[in-house]
Amino acid sequence: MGRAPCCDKTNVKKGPWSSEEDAKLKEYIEKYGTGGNWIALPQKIGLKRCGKSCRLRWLNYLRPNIKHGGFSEEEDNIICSLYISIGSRWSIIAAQLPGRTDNDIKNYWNTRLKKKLLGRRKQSQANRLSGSTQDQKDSSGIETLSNSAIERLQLHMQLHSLENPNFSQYDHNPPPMWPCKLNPIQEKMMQTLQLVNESSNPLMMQNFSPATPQKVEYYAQSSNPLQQEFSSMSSMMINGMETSMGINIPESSSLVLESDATIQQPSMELQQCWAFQAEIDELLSNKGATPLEGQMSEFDCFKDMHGAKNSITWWANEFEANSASSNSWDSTGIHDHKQIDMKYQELAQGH
DNA sequence: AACGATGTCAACCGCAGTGTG
DNA sequence: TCACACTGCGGTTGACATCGT
Repeated sequence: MGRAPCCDKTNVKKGPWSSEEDAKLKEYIEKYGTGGNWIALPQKIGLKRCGKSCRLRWLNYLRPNIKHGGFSEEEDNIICSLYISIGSRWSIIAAQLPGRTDNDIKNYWNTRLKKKLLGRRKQSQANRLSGSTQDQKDSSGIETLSNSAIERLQLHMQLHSLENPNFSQYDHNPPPMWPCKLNPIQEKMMQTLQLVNESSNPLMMQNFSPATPQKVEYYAQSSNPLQQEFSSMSSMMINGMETSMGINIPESSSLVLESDATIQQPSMELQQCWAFQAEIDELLSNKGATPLEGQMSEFDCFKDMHGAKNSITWWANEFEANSASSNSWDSTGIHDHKQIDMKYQELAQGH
């Protein structure tokens, strides 16, 4: 037996909203608010709509101060930085962009931003991969991972290979890239990860050294989304670097933090992952090495990003500024660091 | 001008989380 | 503690617009 439907589907109108419906909904909510009950709202107004549909219409279209289209470069930058850092948490990203809805940002990312970054790259990647065997491709396991994680990895790797087109020459001895800076979300994730380790399973804390691929596997099977995410990214980084970038990582290696590991003493592989992020920040801030000619145009949209400011401090400052002054309407958005912190604490606690 | 391909975006769907009795 | 109602979120769909041939 399934869950009861939220409304009588047979007696509910679907599809585009008429201006009359919009006017009714807007007028009522401006007068009386939602009354804390979206489900009952359409009956009160006399709309043949599902309560969820009313909510969506209000949040994404009718509420005051909504901006549509015309994303600025700064907004692009924020979206990209946050997407790379936290993935498709559109509501969190939207909370940092006053007047933007999660739906808008999601659409914008899926239809434009992502293509700008990944679109033409696919062809060149395909060309490169054509040199390797199908078995190698299949064994990467990439197709089993979430699209979001794949895209984020591709962004990492793409930007990395732009800066180091002959990366494979490093082979077993990649150049030292530590220390690098972490953005606040990454720092939070690493701190939280330690909390996860400490709180989720006592067995995991007993013998954390050496870190093993089994732990990555353990995380993959975990119900904790943060652990799953970390597992995905770990596997992706290892497989991705091996298969696409021509470097080999010993089987015994893992990206899992060891119990006594600190932010100051991560593994080489972990350092590389963080270094990727640092490189992205450098590229976004236009301080990195000049990409190859002909590839530049792919990133024209980002070359002047206001990440020109030191992106890390920018990121932190911007976060604070937006938190303090955000006029974004939302009863659901996350407005400040504390709430971000809480969000990650929730993740860490496996809620 | 016609038609298919592609892009855009509003809206829907289903699931997970939360509140409440 | 449990069941149910409701909310919020992210992924997906489909209608419409635009572009290319």
